[in-house]
Amino acid sequence: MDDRAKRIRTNRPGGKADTVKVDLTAVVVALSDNEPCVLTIGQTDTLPSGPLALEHRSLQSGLRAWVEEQTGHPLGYIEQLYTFADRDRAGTELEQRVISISYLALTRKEHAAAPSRSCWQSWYDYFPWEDHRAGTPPMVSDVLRPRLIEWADGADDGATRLERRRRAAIAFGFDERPWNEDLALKRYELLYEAALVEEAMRGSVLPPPVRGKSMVADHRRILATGIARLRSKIKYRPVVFELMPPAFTLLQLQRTVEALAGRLIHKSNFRRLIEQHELVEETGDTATETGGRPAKLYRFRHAVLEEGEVAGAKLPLARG
Amino acid sequence: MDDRAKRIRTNRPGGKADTVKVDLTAVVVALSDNEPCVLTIGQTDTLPSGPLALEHRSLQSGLRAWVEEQTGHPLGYIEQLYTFADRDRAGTELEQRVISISYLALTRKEHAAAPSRSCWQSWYDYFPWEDHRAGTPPMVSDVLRPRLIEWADGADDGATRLERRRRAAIAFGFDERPWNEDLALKRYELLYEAALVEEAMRGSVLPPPVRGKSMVADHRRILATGIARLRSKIKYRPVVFELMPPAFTLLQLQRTVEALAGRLIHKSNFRRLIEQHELVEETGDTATETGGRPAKLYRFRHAVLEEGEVAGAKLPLARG
DNA sequence: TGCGCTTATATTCTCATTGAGTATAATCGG
DNA sequence: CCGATTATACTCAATGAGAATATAAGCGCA
Repeated sequence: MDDRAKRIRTNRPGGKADTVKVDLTAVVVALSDNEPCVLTIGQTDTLPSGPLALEHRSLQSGLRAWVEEQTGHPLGYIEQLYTFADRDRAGTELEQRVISISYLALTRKEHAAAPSRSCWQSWYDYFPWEDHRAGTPPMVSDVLRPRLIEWADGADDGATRLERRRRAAIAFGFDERPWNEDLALKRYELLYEAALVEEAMRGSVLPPPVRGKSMVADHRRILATGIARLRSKIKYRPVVFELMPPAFTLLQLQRTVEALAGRLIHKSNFRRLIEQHELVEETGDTATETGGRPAKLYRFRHAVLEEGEVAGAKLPLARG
Repeated sequence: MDDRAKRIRTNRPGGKADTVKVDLTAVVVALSDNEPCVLTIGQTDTLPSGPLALEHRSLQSGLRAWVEEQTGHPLGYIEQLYTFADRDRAGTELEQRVISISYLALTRKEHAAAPSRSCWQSWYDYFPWEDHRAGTPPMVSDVLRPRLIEWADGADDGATRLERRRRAAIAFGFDERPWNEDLALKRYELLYEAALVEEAMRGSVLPPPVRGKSMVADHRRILATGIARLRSKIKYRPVVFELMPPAFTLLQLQRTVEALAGRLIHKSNFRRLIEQHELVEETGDTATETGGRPAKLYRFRHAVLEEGEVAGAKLPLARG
């Protein structure tokens, strides 16, 4: 049966089995002082990445090897993000197709031995419109909204104009709509489509119309994919703990989630939820850091990882 | 900046940029008479698939081309599933690595013009333990449980034995644990690890210990990935409607979701939820099919797709 | 016609979860 | 010992989920 099927799948006209190069790209996330950071190579706004080679046993091991070689940082938790294969990806080289398999990795900065050529960058440097912890950033209504409306009104027919306005309103929470932090990727893609980010106007002499650092090739899009994935995942799986030190206070945990989500959380409800699901257990020690009453230290209960898909561990993200 | 980064990413020792072949594989799902079906090629237990070729503009278009050529079935909604690159995937051919990019597609059987070489197979033929609509299938406690316990007890040290037992109990809902339909992939991987499915014992002369048709290469694993993705996705995004005819009754809709989830739904709660979220609107007609009071016909409100990520559209799947 | 069968639709009643606000406890620096 | 600061505990209303029951509208057939 195996053989018959193989024949069927390969002996077909038009099936020139062209070869491609595979690029492995990593979005490595860690927290630094309540800022969500991504690992880049030096100051180049480039994510760690490299070609898949024969010596790599698997995609994951290839990725780990590249990240470790380029940044000196060993990886723990990783998860596949997406496989991109835009033909116009690397610009002009059309003779050889390159597909890019991206991964999300969660670690802690301390795990890095030497700073070496690596560099931690707050991801809000690349997406300043994504941080709503201190309220909606002024640029959303001052810059993005008018530019997006301008873009929408530039459409040929009225249906498209309405459609564009609606998409922008949903993605960015215009017109009394709620802000949805999970839509980070859609927002970036919308700005790209509206040619408001630098990547969409490569080759142009005009300055990028919207503030926010750009990245090499499609790396900012990959980063946006990672952010969106992480933001939605922390709501139903206890992955935040990959970013936490062995012992932490509940407030530290809350600040971490807030940093990732880019919005504030209701304190008591957050604590109630964490305790309800028995995600943590007390270490017995207390933290005496800042002024005020000392906080109990907790550690993650690794057992919960084996207790199934932690149903309904929804994090109570506060509303507007 | 683009150029500098490109140099950094490619001029590195050990970076032999080996080329690979890319295989595109589709899990095409449709409903037939309240059975969730997957599109296969003839009777070969093979998913539609083919190599990515230069003439394909993108991964998606390549996939569409292959599926249409092999089955005559045009695709509507598709979504990327996962990229596999097991070195031992295709068996023995180690000189050329093959990675497999898989997609999930949702359609309706009627869309196919001619039956041609395609064939719709109930996915429960491949995963008989996944259908809990008529209660937990006997094979779960009669076959799977003893075999998995046997496998667990075959481990060297006690810790691994406990760990295996726990994993099995979580995945299959042993020991009073609830059944979680979303874990379809974990269940298959567990059975594979325990060498209880045919794919895990290729080359052996022994018969497969667990009932359920196998598929070519790793296609059953890809199918399991698709099932798991679809089962979890119907809970927060209105993708079911891709599988529905233009007009349908609420009961038909419920039966469809039940078929996908492999478990029953509480009727009134289901209707309440659908109406609450305004996912559908009445067509004005009624269905006079079976005996009993005629049911109102509804159509999907496509507007909701543009109303953001349909927050909390959780489907009320009934408990034990 | 009307009775029973079947399916559709509406209503009600808990109980758990969620969002939000308020109160009390413990430490520190003066 | 006071007030600033942070931690932890408790309360309350609104909402949503699960489950059960009631009523409506067709059909077939005596």
